[in-house]
Amino acid sequence: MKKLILIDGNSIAYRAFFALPLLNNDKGVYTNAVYGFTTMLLKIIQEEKPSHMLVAFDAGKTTFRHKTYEEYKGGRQKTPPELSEQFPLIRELLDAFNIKRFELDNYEADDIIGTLSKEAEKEKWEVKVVSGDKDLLQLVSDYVTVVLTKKGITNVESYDEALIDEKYGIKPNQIIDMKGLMGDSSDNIPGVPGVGEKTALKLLKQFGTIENVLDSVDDVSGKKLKEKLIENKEQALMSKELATIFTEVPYNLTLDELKFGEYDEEKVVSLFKELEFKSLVDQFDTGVSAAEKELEELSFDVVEEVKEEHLATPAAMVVEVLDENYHQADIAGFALVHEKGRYFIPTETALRSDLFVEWAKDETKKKWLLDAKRGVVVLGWKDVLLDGVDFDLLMASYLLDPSHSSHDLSDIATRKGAKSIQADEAVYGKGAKRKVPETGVLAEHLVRKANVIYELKEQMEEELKKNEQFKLFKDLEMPLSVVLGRMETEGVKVDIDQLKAMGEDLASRLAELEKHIHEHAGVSFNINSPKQLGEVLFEKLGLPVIKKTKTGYSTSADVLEKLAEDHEIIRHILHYRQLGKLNSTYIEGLVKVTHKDTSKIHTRFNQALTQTGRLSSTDPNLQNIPIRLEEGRKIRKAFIPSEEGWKILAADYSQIELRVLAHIAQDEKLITAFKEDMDIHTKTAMDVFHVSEEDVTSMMRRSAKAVNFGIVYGISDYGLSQSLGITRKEAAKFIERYLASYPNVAEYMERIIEEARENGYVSTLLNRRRYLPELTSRNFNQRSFAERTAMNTPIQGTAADIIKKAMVEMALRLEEANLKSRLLLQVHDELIFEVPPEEVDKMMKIVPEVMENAVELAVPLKVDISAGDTWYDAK
DNA sequence: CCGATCACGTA
DNA sequence: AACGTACGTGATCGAA
Repeated sequence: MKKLILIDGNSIAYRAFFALPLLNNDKGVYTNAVYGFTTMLLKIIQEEKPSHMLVAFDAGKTTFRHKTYEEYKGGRQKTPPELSEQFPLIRELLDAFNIKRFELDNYEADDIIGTLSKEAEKEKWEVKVVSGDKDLLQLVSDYVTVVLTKKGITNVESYDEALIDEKYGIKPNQIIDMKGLMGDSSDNIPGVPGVGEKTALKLLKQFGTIENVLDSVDDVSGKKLKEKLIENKEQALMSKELATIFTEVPYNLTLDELKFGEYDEEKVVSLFKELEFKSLVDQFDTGVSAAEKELEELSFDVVEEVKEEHLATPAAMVVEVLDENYHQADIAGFALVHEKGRYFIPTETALRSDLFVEWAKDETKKKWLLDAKRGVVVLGWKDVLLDGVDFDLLMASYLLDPSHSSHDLSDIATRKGAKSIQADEAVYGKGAKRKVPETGVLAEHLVRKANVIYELKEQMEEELKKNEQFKLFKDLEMPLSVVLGRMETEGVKVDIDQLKAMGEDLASRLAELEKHIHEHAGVSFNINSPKQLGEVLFEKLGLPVIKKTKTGYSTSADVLEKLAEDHEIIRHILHYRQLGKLNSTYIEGLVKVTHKDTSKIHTRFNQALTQTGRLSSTDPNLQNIPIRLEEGRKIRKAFIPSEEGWKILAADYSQIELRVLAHIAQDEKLITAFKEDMDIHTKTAMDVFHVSEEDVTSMMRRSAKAVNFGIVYGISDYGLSQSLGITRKEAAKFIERYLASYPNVAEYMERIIEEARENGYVSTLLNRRRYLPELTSRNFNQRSFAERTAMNTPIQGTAADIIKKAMVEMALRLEEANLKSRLLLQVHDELIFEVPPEEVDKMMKIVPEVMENAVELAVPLKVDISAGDTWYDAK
């Protein structure tokens, strides 16, 4: 027997929205209604196992009922935008499930449902109507059941004729009479004033219909009621009409078209992932589809000896390394997929084959990878200089949307609708349990990965082109990954003995400080534990609590500084913290990762992580080596050239972010200031405080500097007040004066937010993108954050674009000029090289030239450069 | 053996 | 009501 489920889409979405807290995914898109809708849908499918389904939605604002009664549904709250924005997602969800959805101008979802339920009834189908609206009870019949939500979303009650009789003592077709009499405030149906459910039901039991009531109004008991009925006769009849579901909606569907059955599980899972419905993803991923995935066959060969035929190009290539840190790591195996076939090549087979090695090194043989830098570095350690990398799926995915937290191949595959594959974690295990699986499993997994890369290349490039990001991808990020790979492999030489000596010095000073602190406190405790420290300071010593964290007292440096006058112990704690940080993070940390034989450190630059386009550095992080305080700065003395007599050369952009701001905002005053190479903070102070250069005090300059920082970060009065230690009001006044002095900057800030709201994203000079869905959030904090991000990202991102371009250009120049100098590190706005003595003069010219001319802006770019025997001395 | 939290280093 | 942008690492703590 056929079973049709008709769902009132709007009603269920509303119910779900109000029943659940406002969830959102990591992009800030609200998803609670979608989630509730989904659980409801899944429950229905599971329990009812329908053969046919349809979800009806209300179409426009006005319906035929408004002709009868203009005020119909008047006074209703506007749909909250947090809900409106979820309707497209619900539609997407239904499409993924291959469930028909329907809406029609001039009619409500009720009418569509009514019409189709009558239609199905004629065919003797079993019909279930799902809604939160009691009006629909009028459709109940021998064939039609109405399922109403009770509480929450999945708590429901099924109404058949018997239950309606039990609850109301009337027949389904009398529901409209009931509504006519009592009205419905949510639809703004007036009914008869003074008549509620009780009276309405009493009347209907006696008379059957409104018409009969009115005809026999004399028989109605109660004088008042009688008067009301007579007085509101027309209104009662009209109310009944409004409550009556119209069952002859013109529709162009056949019942057969509502068939429900097969749908694309991968599409569903992919959508769930996007929405971050983790529990549902698990339910689906490990359930049916995973089993089916296993069955989907993919043929491939295991190569025993590499031959020409295995090396056709272009080829998708997998160089598998299980360690997250790929330096000097073992290769688990290779996979190649190209026109001629799919191959797994065991590591030894590949590396001992001259044919393979030559092919890898051949620039003209095009290779497509996921994470090209990883491949380049890993093979580099085996003295195989991988070349001809023509496509990097990781970079493509990152550029298209940097916000995705994972650019794991299985995630990309799911997002982009490619053949799904198992996640690495599922194949290899995680954490301590991670290991190379048996060869058969490994081979198949690698081939599948290569296959997905092969499958996605064209599509990803198309998407990049559509976004006008192809040049950024191909001419900047791809070449940069090779440059970075070389930097990582080269590594930075460290004077390990010096590090250790500094460590010993620190250790003894720390022991001394610890003793003092314990004496002052009167107890021995772990100073490194904020919890214990808090107890000592705020309970035992009774110092005033300045700030709390969600777990207890805050003992952060800015809090402690405020307490410095109150107790001698504070000074010691701050000093202990400072030295402790240096010792554990920078001495012990660096010693741990310095290679025994070479005394070199090989960081990894993550090129596909930050939301702004900057690089990051891990294992170790060489982008946060101390410099501000002399004590910490000395760490840099341990960073030395890798060859005798060479120098370390450091070149940094001066005020690159403010220059970028001047360019983007096209602010004449700022542009002129930079053209004249003025001290920008002094200049800002002059403009904000309306004084001449001589009259700028150091206090004024300090304030101006903080405002300039604030502007770049996306200013807020609160943030500025914190950094300057002034009130919010004063900070707000500062900002106001700044923006008045630089009207184009003010205009930029407004424009960029406006633009971002319209486009959904902001862009940098070289078309890097960042999506900001939270800009429309109703949550003040989320929205404010998105607004600051919209202001900051084009600035920080453009600065990142510029230095990346300089790096690629610099690598080219070094090669062309046959120089031995090597680029070692990048720290956001500076480049660190090691340089043989005879090249120092040349490099002092070339580096600034390349960096300053990386792009052409409305302002000049300025680079400061210096050389020394260590990183410390290159200042 | 992990994940969360705090604190703190850089641009 | 709670907040300046972008990161990574180490220590602690409480749970698996």
